[in-house]
Amino acid sequence: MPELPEVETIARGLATRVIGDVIESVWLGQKPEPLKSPAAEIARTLEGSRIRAVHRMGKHIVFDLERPKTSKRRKAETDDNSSAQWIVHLGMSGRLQVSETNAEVVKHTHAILKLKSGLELRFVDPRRFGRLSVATTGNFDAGGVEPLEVELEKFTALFRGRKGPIKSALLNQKLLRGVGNIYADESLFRAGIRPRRRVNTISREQLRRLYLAVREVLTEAIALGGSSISDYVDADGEEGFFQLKHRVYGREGDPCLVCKTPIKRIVIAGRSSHYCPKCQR
DNA sequence: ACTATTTCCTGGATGC
DNA sequence: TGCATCCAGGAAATAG
Repeated sequence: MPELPEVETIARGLATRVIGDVIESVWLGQKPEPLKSPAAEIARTLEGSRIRAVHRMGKHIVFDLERPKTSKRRKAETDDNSSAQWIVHLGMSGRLQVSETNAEVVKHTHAILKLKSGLELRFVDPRRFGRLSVATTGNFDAGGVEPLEVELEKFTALFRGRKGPIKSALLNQKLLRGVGNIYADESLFRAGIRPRRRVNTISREQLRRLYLAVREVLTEAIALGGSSISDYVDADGEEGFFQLKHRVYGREGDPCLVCKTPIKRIVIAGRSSHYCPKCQR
């Protein structure tokens, strides 16, 4: 469930702790590993690299790496070869923890990076929906556009020619990246649009409201450190507080905060979707 | 070219 | 108390 605001919070927290540090060695867990790249390639790319930056792209955490200079002679234009990226997708239950070496290695730890500072960066993921990969080219592209960067015109264009429910389109990472189930529901509530509404029946004005709602919800959620439901905590082990601001998500049967009508829950594309039948049309 | 459905996975909650 | 069943969800794969 980490979505854009939670991933942003985690990436910021990690940045303050590991930027400038050097990855000395990498341990990757046993057989069914949550890896997208081959284990050997991940280890080879990470080991010896310096962490230059940590940022978020959609729901991915991206570590920009500077690979060690080889002692061998290199061609003139090898600048590109010195950069690479480590990409972490937390899935549902993934966590990245900065730990002391002597800290207990908890169950479901799938990767441990030993850093030069003496700290360890550990990837823990009970449900194993998370994924680790490397981009040796250093130009990873998550696809889709950033909701907080895209302009209204481009946002509107994303939905052109689509017929499915607006909720499904919002969750489609190839269109908009970073919005997940919670923020899709919260955005649709603020925009006054039912999750099942077909994209091609939504007016230009309503799309503009949706655009503003998505940005508003994500911005507020980032400011509050994300939503802590189930066991989400950020890189410092701190909980977020946006769950206290949820107006529909997880509020099935509770009165709408605007009109007191009980919030409904339906299933769209296998996802529970919450909305107010009176405020949203 | 889209859209809908299924699959992966485990811990916590619920039911009998 | 104990055991079975259900549910949560992102994204990839599969099917239509």
